[in-house]
Amino acid sequence: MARPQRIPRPTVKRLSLYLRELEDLAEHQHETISSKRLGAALGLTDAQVRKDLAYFGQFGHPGVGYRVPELIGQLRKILGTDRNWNAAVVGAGNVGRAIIAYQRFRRKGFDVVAVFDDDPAIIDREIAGHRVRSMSDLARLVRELDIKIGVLTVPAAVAQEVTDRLIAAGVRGILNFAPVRLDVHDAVAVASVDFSVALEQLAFQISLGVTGSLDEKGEE
Amino acid sequence: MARPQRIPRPTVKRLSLYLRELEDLAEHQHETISSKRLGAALGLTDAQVRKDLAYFGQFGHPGVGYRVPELIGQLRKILGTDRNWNAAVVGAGNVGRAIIAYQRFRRKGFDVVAVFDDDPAIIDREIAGHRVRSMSDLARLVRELDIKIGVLTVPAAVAQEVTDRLIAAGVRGILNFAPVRLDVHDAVAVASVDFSVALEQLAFQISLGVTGSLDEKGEE
DNA sequence: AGTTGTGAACTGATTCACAGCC
DNA sequence: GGCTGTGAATCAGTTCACAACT
Repeated sequence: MARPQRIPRPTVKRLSLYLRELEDLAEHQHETISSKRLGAALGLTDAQVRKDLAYFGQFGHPGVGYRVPELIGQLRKILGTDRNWNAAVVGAGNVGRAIIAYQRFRRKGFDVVAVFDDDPAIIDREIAGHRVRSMSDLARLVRELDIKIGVLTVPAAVAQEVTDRLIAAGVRGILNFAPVRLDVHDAVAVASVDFSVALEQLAFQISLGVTGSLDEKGEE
Repeated sequence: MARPQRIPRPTVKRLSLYLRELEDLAEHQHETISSKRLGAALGLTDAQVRKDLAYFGQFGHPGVGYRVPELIGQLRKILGTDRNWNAAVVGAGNVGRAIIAYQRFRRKGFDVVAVFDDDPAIIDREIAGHRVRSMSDLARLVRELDIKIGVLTVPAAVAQEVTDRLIAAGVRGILNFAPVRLDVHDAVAVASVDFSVALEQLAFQISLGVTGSLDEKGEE
């Protein structure tokens, strides 16, 4: 089970895109797919696809391509979405509500099991089937409910403070929607989504005259 | 005003992060900042910061650093957020509502001037001060209201079709929240935000044992 | 002293091209 | 015929290191 090699960061991002495309193919009963066609669907070369996948093992079948259901299984295992994670949403504003209602999260194995906010006006109210909890219950509930992921949908000004509390309570990863860089010690993982950054990328491309899209080829 | 050089894609992403940090510094009345301190705040080297900025001109002052308000102005100009863009939100579901209410968009110069949906149950209803319009009015309103940006918050299955309609109506850029790759001819810019991809990046880091964050150093 | 801007060196990522397999 | 996996070659991005400036 040794995996001695360093994985390029852009590769990890593309794995998600491969999986998304493969799940689509599976729905349309495609049994196999070649690196060439998979790459074309995502704007990548065939060599790129093969190299990315080869970091993790030999999943392909010469002369045939990759078997879709098999590769889906492998990618889920690699990405860690073959198991379930309990998650807490902190911040029941507009973005928080959207996340709670986002069906795709559950399908990826993320179960929102608690929602927190510090606004007395909404504590104990129900949002999309979840009773909003007080921040003072955070540490206790993270432990009791075995919450491993914190989804941060709070204002930027309090994001770091809430992060520290989540980590102290035992969370292993933070999905950050606040427009700030979070300082965490490196036993905790962070992934950030910043709408404004995306918007500025778009504005830049448009102002530029637009030649290629900065879309999801390496980024998103 | 010639700008002959090719800009690395990671550089453009970092410009947004510089701007975010600088706006924060400006609020705390910092007059100047060195590449070293700016880099440290974002987990980057000083050389990286200087090289990124130097692609666009000579904004620094040897012995002093960068003057914060001056650099903010330059970055806004470079990113194209020094002017205003009219935007339409297509899809008035949870994500669409969150976007409509997101104050930061307006501050970046993006004005949501129309909201569209195809659900008769919500057409003509008000959402956060916007009357929801029928999809059949899309082409006409894009022209009449001079809408340049389409924000796609529709289900994946119809994302490409809606994109085609937006482009046909004259939109110059698409901010895509649907988990699909959009095919567009290259006079139109696309930037994508995919929550599931972010979630999978997080899961991967956690499963890995976690050594460094894949955060926003080059990724977001 | 402190700091920028930039060519040169280096590191990392992508593409090429082909042996080996179906 | 088609296709994968992978070393070698190329391309892109980052860091180094230092002259020039305040």
